[in-house]
Formats: sequence, C-alpha cells, structure tokens
Amino acid sequence: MKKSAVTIKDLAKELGISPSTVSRALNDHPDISVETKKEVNDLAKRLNYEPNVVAQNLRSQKTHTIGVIIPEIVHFFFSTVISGIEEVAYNAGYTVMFCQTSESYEREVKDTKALLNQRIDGMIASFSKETTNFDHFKEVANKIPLVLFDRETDDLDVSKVIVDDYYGAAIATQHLIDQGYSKIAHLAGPENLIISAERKRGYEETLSKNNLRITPEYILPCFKGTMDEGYHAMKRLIDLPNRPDAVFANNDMAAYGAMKAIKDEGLNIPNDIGITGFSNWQFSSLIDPQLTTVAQPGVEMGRAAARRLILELEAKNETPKPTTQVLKTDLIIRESTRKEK
Amino acid sequence: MKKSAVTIKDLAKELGISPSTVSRALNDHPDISVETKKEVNDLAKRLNYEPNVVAQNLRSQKTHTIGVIIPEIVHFFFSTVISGIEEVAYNAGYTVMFCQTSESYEREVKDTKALLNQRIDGMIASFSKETTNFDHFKEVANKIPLVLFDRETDDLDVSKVIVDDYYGAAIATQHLIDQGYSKIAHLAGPENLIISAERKRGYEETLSKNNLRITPEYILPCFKGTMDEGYHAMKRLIDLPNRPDAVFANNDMAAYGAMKAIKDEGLNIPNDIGITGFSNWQFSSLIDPQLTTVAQPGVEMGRAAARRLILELEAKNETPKPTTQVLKTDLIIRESTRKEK
DNA sequence: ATTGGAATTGCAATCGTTTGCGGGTTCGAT
DNA sequence: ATCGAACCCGCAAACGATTGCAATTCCAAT
Repeated sequence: MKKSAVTIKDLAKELGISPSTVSRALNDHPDISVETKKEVNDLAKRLNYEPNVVAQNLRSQKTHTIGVIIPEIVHFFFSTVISGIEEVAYNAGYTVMFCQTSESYEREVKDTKALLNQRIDGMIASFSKETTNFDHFKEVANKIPLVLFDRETDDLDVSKVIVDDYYGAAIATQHLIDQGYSKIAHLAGPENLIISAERKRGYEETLSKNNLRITPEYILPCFKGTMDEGYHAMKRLIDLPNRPDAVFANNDMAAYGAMKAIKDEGLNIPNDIGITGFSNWQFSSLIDPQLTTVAQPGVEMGRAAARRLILELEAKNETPKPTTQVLKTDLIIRESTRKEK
Repeated sequence: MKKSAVTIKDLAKELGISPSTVSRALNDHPDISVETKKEVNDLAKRLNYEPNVVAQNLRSQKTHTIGVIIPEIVHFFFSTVISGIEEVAYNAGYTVMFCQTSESYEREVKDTKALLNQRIDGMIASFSKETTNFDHFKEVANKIPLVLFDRETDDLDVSKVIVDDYYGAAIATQHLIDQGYSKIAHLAGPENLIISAERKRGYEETLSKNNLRITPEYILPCFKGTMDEGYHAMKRLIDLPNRPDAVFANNDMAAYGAMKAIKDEGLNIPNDIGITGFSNWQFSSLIDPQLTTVAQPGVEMGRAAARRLILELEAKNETPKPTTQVLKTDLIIRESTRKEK
C-alpha cells in the first residue's frame, strides 16, 4: 500500500547522473544544459516525483508555514478572519497551521511554544481573554515576525491589524442618542482587552460630548460575552429604579441575551428599550427584531494580517518597522434601534 | 534580533561529549548514566534548547501533523468539526494543518497535493460540492491514512464518520406528519452528495410509509444552500395551485430563506406552513419563529474523525480495516412546527 | 599540438537529529 | 592477575535536498 516516495537520488541513479545535477535541473539552474534539464524533468514527471518539503525546510531553514493562534474557532468573527488569512497565505504559497486556545492563557503559552518548535516562519495571533502577561509572545517576536489582530497590547512592538473600536462604539452610541434615547447603559467586555476598553471609552466620551451623564450603575460587566451574561445583566438593569432606555452591548451575543430579557419583561424593542451590539454576527440580521450592530471586517482583517506578515517575511533588507493598520468599523442600522417617533 | 537556535551540537560541545550522547540523554535512553542525563538536561534548560522538529521529521519520516480539507471555514457546522479535530489532535500531540476548498474541485485537488508534499501523516477531509471524481483522494489513500467525514463516497474504501442523514430526514418528516401536515415539500441539496440523497430518501420513504403521495412539483433544488435559493424556491411553492402546507429543507439556511418568503406572503409559520431545517446552525434557535431542525453533532464528528485517524496512524501491525462510524442525529423541535391544533 | 576558457557536471559538506554498531572503562569474580 | 560482563559513550551513516568549489569535458584559437 504505502509506496516509498521517489527521491532525487532515484532520479539520479536512473539517469546515471549525480543528485546535485538533478537538483539543479529541477530548479532550472543556468549551469545545466537544456537537454539534461529536459531528461530530468521528463523522468520526474514520469515517476511522479514530488520534492520532500521536510528536507527542503531543513536545508533552507524555512518552512513556508505560518502559525495562527486564535481564541476560538467556533466564533463567527474569528472564522471569517481565519478564512481571510488562509486565502492570502494560500495565494502566496504558504500553508497555515493553527491552534485554538479556547480562551485559555495556559493553552496559549503551550501553543506558541509548539508552533515555534514546528519552525513556522511567522505567526499571526489574537490573545485569549485571560492573557495579561505577554512574555511568550515576546519570545516569539524575538525569533520570527509576529502580527497581532483584533486583540492586542502596547507591550509588544510588532505589527498589528485592528479595527477602530473607539469609533465603532462612538457611532453606535451617537446613533442611540440621535434616535432619542438618553439613558444608555453599557454591557462591558473584559477589562484587560484593549478592544473592550476602547469601546467603553467611545461610549463614555460620546455621552459626555452630548452632555449626558455617565452613570456607573448603567455599566455592567459581561466579560465572557455569553447570552446568559447578557440576559442577567439586562435583568438587573431593568430592575433599577431609574432604568435605562437603551443598551450598547460590547458584543452581539450579550446583546441577544439582553434582548431576551427585555422581551421576557414584556417590554418592547426598540420602543421601550433600544439596543445595539458589536461584531455583526451572522445571526444578527436573522433575529427578531434584527439587531443594530457594529460590523467588523473579519475577512479583510485576516487578509491584511496575512499580507503584512508575508511582507515582513519576505523583506530582503532590514526587518521593517512595525505598523498598525486600523480598519474602519461600520454601523449597521437595523430594527432594534428604529424607534417609532 | 533573530538569535540562531541552540542545537544538540552546541550542547555537546559545551559539555565535551558527543551529539549522540546528548540525543540519547534527552530521550532518556538507558545507555546513558543518570549523571550525564542530568548534566545534559540542566544545560538544555539553561540554554533554552528546543529540538528542531523539522530535522526530527526528516529523520523519522513522520511529521505528527494531520492535514484537514474542508469546504468552508465560515460555516457553523464545519467550524464545530474543526474545533473537535483540533481538540483531539492537540491532546494526542499532533498539529493540524488545514485548507479550505471554498467548494471548488480544482482547489481541492491542489490542496490534497500540497498537503501530501508537506508530508502530513494523515488526512481528514470532506468533499466540495463540485467533487464527483475522487482520484486525488485515492492518491492520498495510497500513501497515508485518510478519514472522511460528513460528505463521503462509496468510491473510496477508507474510514468514514457520518451522521445518519436518512434517519434525521425521516424523523423530521415524520414529525411534520405527526403535527398534522400532509402536503410536505422538500428543498433538496446537491445530488452528487450522498448526504443530500439520503435526506431525500428519508423524506420520500417516510411519506410513503404514511401513505402520502410523493409529489414531484414539491421537490425543488437548493443546491447551493443559500438563503436566496430557499427564498425563491419557496415563492414558487407558494404559487403552486395546490400549495404545500409544510417544508422539509435540506439545510437551515435554505429553510431560513423559505421562512422569509412565507412571511413576505403574509402567511403564518407554523399555522399556515410548517418548516424544518437540517444542521442546527447557531442562529436557528435565535430567529423568529425558532426553527425546528435536525442537529448534527459537529464537535463529536470532528473528535471521532481525529480519534479514528490517530488510531490508524499509530496502529502497530497491519493497517486496520476501514470502518464507518454513524453518529445519531437529533430532532430539535422548536416553534416553526409547533402548530396550534 | 598545446593552451585557454567556457560549458557542464560531480564531490562533499551541510541543515539537526537519530541509531546500529563497536570500543573503551570499570568492577567484581575467579 | 586475568577474564567477562555490565555499563557508557562515540563514530559514522542516514533522512532528502541544496550549493560552493573543484573537476571534467569539449571546442576553438594560437
């Protein structure tokens, strides 16, 4: 069953020439005569020769492989990013190796080590929610190019691709205000993620800019970003003596949980309470009412990260200075904030 | 910046012993004295030595890498399968390399070749919708263990992990009948996929078993499985002189498109028309009305495929006979078929 | 006929690790 | 004092491909 693969030596023996000549012929080296090249290539095709990438990797100290570390595969946003990475990598002749941390710091540390041992040429990563120490990524960055996306940190001086979370939060909040809502609550994300902090900042500064007070009771943590968290947080908001009339959620899932809580209380969306999410998950346009949310360009983000990484990998001279690419977020206005005036 | 990695030779030179001794010490070979082992291990830790996996791979002719070929990453079902594969592979010490074919046959052929060249130890795959010729997978199966999941073919004598599509379709159809629907239509999947054929068969035989006629006009193709297709197919069904009172859709997306069409026509779900999907996409429990559907155990499927592959990879003696593991499907009854009696 | 130089090709080392085999040392037993 | 058995360890080849340098061939020019 398992045939032993054809090697360069087999071709050489068959043709009565040396392996080095075969190698050069296959690589179209100018030293080799056209006749020899033809002979070699013909035989290679006939015997179905395929170069052993592992041997080439060892020799060249390159693997043409990029490692990807993501928190969760079963997550609409991340799956679109992966898709973008894979697309660009494939077209540039790279293969992709990936690990999911399942939002575990410990797993993330192990994964970075494992990928380094695999001798990947470069890495694209997004932190787990637990991650507050970045030594493992510093080690990565010491050895190979690293590009971070979405979740990042100032601790690492590497290239990044992020979305304008502040701007996204600001337009979402402004939209709520423009719709006539004034008591706007916020379901906040994990504090150690810059993206959550930026969203919260966008929310708060937009309130201030519109001369609205920032009410601490209106800001509730939804660190895991689950429906359940959103549901219970919303229940608490509704029970407040002066309950909010709108919610800006850090993510769509929490928003969806909140919607459920609002409906369970017999309140109407968007007339009693308006709500917006963040991420534009696939389901957000399918639920009832459809959820207004901030769209993040996932595929584009993956593409940008991969393009940047490959650029750094193939930089001839010096390693390029790290860049930070900021992608625009878009407000998708749907029914959950379309208040009847 | 980029430090040159520590090799076994560096350790050997430092300790004044030979590389072979270092290698044996690191691998806990009985020939080496405990003192030497300790010395070597201590130094290795101190210098932060990490074995070069590429060199080990070349030497051992194994990569401890499994290749995965899937049609589409941004797809709830497939992302859960990947997640299951990754989980099992990681725990068994394997890394995962993946390619998405984007449902293109041509891309699938290229991907299989690329992964073979990478010298993966084994492969897990699910065909693209376009695939009708399986020569490229035969070549794979000739060289390494291959496990197919979900979409498979009788042309390949390899291990498979599938769900009981026939059974799923049968219980879904029977459920519709039990709810009092009698004119049941079917939005069919691509004919070259066994899974679609099985679902259709389950639908038709269940009708027959209940003494209901199979009406050809009630069976419409939705090969791509998009919302749009479902929408237009449903429009046509509604326009029939004798329009159906229920729909069994080959997948959730098409079902969702159909739901939209029904609502647009001013008809009520489930009272005028009942509907069930297939796959249990995440959004199916979130939409209004919630969609009754057949759940496929995605994560479990990925785990089973990975476990099976690793079993074949690590079989000491003969290559095991191919097996086909059939996972149960589950009917998730929700609002879209909960007719008021 | 001799030499020069271009055109081809081969030798051998290299990438980092593993491993069969053989060589040396130590120690107890006779 | 000698022998043999443990016990450790090193030599060198191997995995498959690439490449600097040297070697060979061939042909034309002197």
